[in-house]
Amino acid sequence: MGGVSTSKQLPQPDRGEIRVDAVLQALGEPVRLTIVRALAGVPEGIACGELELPVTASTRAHHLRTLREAGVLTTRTEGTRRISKLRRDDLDALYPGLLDGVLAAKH
Amino acid sequence: MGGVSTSKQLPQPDRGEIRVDAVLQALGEPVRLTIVRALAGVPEGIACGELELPVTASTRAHHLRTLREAGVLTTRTEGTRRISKLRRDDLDALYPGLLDGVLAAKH
DNA sequence: ATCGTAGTACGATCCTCATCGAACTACTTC
DNA sequence: GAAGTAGTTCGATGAGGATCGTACTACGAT
Repeated sequence: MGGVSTSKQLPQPDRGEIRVDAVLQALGEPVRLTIVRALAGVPEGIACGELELPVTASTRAHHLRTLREAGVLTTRTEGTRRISKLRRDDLDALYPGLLDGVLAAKH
Repeated sequence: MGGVSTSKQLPQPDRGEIRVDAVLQALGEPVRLTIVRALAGVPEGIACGELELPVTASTRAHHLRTLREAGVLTTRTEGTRRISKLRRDDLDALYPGLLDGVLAAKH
C-alpha cells in the first residue's frame, strides 16, 4: 500500500478546559498513578501494550481514557499502535509543581 | 472549675505513613478540595462550623475525617470546638510543589 | 442537674467507578 | 479476502464512598 502513515490525535480537553478536580481524581487511583509514573520516564511516549499492569487490556484502556479525558495525557494513533505521553507542559503551566510533587513521592 | 484548657490531637498518620495515593484521592473530591482551599488561607486553622459548605454537618465531618486520615490536615480539640489546619510542612516535605500547584488552579 | 451547642458515629440509601469477558473496530500482512 | 494483532467499547457485576437523618458524646453555661 501507499506509504501514508496515518496519525490521529484522540479527543482531549484543551488546556483551558482542564479542571483540577478531574486531574486529582484521575491521579488518585493506584493503577493510573502507576501509568503516570511510567510515562514520566519516557518523554516520547509509550504504547498501551508496553505498560505492565496487573489488570486486563480493557481495564487498561479504561484508565487511559480517564487520564486522557482529564487532560493528564495525550494519545496519538500510529498505525495500529496508540502512543500515550504526559501533557507535562499543560499541567506544569496550570498547576506548577503539582506533577513534580507527585512524582517525588517515594511510595 | 479549674482553668484547665483541654486540647487533644485527633489521630492522624505520621509524616512517614502518608501515602500519595490517599492524598490525591482525598483532594480529588470537590467538597474536600473546597475545604483545603479554605484552610489554605487561614494558617491558624478553622473550626468545622465556620466552613460554609453545601452539605450537612455529618457529611462535613466525614470529609474532614477523610482528609485527616489521609494526612492532609490536622485537627485539635479546643473545648467544644475542633480546629483543623493544613499539614503544609509535611505535605511540602513529602511532595514539594504539589499543594502550591493545586492551590494555583483558577477553578 | 439541666439545657444548649459543637461535632461525631451509625445505619441506610444511592451513585459512581474499577474490573472483567466478549464482541467489535482499525490496521497490517499474507 | 482471510487471518492476525492492537486496542476499544459494551454490558454486567461488585466494591467503595458521598450523602442524609438520627442518635450519641463532649464541653460549657445556668
